[in-house]
Amino acid sequence: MTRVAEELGVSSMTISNAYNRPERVSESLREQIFETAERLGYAGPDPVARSLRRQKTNLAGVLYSNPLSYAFDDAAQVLFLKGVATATEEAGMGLVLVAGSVGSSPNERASAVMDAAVDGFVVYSIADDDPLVEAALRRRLPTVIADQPLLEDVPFVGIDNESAARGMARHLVDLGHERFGVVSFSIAAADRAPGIADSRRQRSATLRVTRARLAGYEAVLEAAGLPWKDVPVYECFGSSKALGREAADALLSQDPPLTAILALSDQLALGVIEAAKERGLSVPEDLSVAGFDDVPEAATSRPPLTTVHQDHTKKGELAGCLLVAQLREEETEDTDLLPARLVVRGSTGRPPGAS
Amino acid sequence: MTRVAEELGVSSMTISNAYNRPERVSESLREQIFETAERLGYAGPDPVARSLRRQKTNLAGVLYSNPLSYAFDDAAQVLFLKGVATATEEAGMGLVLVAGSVGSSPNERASAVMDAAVDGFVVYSIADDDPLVEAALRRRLPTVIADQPLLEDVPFVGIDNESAARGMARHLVDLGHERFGVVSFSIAAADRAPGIADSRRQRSATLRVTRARLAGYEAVLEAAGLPWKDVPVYECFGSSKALGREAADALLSQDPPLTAILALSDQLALGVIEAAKERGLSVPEDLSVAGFDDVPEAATSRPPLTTVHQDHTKKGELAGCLLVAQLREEETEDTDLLPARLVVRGSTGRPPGAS
DNA sequence: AATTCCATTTTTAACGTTACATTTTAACGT
DNA sequence: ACGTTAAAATGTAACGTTAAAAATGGAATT
Repeated sequence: MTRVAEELGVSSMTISNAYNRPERVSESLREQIFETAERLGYAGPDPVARSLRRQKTNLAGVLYSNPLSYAFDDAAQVLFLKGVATATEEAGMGLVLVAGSVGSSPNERASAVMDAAVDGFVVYSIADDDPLVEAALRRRLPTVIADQPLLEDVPFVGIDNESAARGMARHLVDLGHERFGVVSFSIAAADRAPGIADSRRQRSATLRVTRARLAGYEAVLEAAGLPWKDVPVYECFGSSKALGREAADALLSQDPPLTAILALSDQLALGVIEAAKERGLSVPEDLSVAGFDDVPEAATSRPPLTTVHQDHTKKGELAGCLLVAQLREEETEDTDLLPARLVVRGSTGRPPGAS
Repeated sequence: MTRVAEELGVSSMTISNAYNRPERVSESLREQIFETAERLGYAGPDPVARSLRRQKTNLAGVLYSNPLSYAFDDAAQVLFLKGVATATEEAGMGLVLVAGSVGSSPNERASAVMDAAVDGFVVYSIADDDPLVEAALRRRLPTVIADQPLLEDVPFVGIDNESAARGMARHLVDLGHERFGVVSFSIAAADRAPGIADSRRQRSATLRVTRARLAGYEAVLEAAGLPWKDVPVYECFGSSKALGREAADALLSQDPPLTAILALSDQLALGVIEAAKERGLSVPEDLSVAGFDDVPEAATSRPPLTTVHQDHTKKGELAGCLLVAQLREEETEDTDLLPARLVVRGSTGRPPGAS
């Protein structure tokens, strides 16, 4: 900018005004400025310097604890991001994707957060004890948390996972099922191999969503006289069809055979169904399978998936709006629980042998 | 930072060193600094100021000409973004999503580009004459273009659309089809209602991908003695199932009826199939439908879709890598054509009445 | 002719860092 | 005590912008 100012013998403020408040600069001079800028290869005010001066970047950060590529594998996460994008775009803000997974040491992980040039964060589904969250909070920027963790005084968006899980368990209990298995995604940090999670592992859960859903299943099964300690919970580290198949392979060898598998996500459930089919089991005649999330594919898969519906896009949009509201220093609710509801489709039915 | 320095009676450089080159500051002082920082609520060096000083942001921008939410609707675009994310993450960079669609005037649209605090751009599938591209180039930042436009001296990643389209057309001609229809996405800016695009419209195409695919179809059909001017090309502004159905409704009223519909994307093709089914036509017995892109759903839809496969994730990853390479001032190829191949599945077959 | 007014332009002073060069301090051997 | 060396800390000067207030100059008003 200085070059343009000197070339024309005007002050740098005039250049700034020409770009930011055109009406304050006479038309002839303004045109001259743009022309000279073009000639000198000046592309307009530097956004970084402007951000420093104005003390705002106009950027919202979405914080993930896993590599970004994981986020694009799961339809539910993509829909969430779409919602956030809608909200921030409407507010004229850009969107930065921040992944805290680069290094493995707490410090390295946190550095992604420390280095993010943003006005605020949307924290997406991170473990209670993950240093990323602490790092984000330490920046003292407006922050909204989606799904987990649930913290005092930090705006939150999510569903009542425990209640939704109870609804699903009740549905299967009502159908008459008695031998259950669960396919879970991460219960806590991946410091062990995937496999059956004993009650000790379950009690040490740091992922609140996982904890809540398992607690919901447990409450209903126990109430129906089915001891939770007899229900195998297979823990996968991630949420994909491939992992669901792996879990199913382990669970379907149980004897006597399970009649119902509760999966903590649709992706896992779809994988279970594939594995079951390969073993010659038909769903839901031989085995009922339930999912969670209601991704678009759940409605078109064969059989279509019984699952818990939640509006991921709206959740993202709400998170984005809450962040924008905070940036505008508007007062907001601290906790927004979105509705979730059981969607019964074709993947669940009466257990084999029932009338 | 100044506050921390004053509190401890040290210089600001010492604070800076404590964070950036810990080994240069004595351990005791370093600890004192972190402790005081914590107490005073100083969260470490401000990324914006650092970016200004270092003259780099460590951020890559992905430039879209449509609202971001559109990008999340199309699996092909999500996969592309996943690829870009993988590459930038590996290089330790963050990712900014930049949408140029906020205002409608060229200046307003360009402002999103002018205001993006990034080290470089990945331009994703934008019209030849869109001011966004010009704006991005004017910033003189390293830039990679994916799909379109194809510009001199700007690194490019994409497929040979014309050749891929020829392959698809040839497949259907070889099956014996003679009455074709085309469902296209945007040919040029949406300055008119969707509908049949006459040859004048087709000649004024500003979207190079559309132009190339149509040209590929035309070449093969003409060579087979089927005059292109008799082939109805329905132009949709966007790429979704809903738009595909709309197009099908128009095309399937033709008399004599078409036996094959070439869609420029899988989404459009899937919509066409839905509409055809609703009319009681069976695919491929009564009507062959072809897509383009090979999104995951193409393999599982019923019938599975004959389409052109391209690796969107790899395309994104390559774009990201090229950008990173430019930022490191490494030499790169200017044009990377990725392979594409015809994938014949169940949605195409011999025309009705053929042996 | 003096006064007021307005549009236009300038001055000044940060915003929070860090590269580079330099100075201070501590530690050591003779 | 003295010079030598390495370690630790500092001073200076940008990076490119803009908020706020002040200055300029000419036209309109009295």
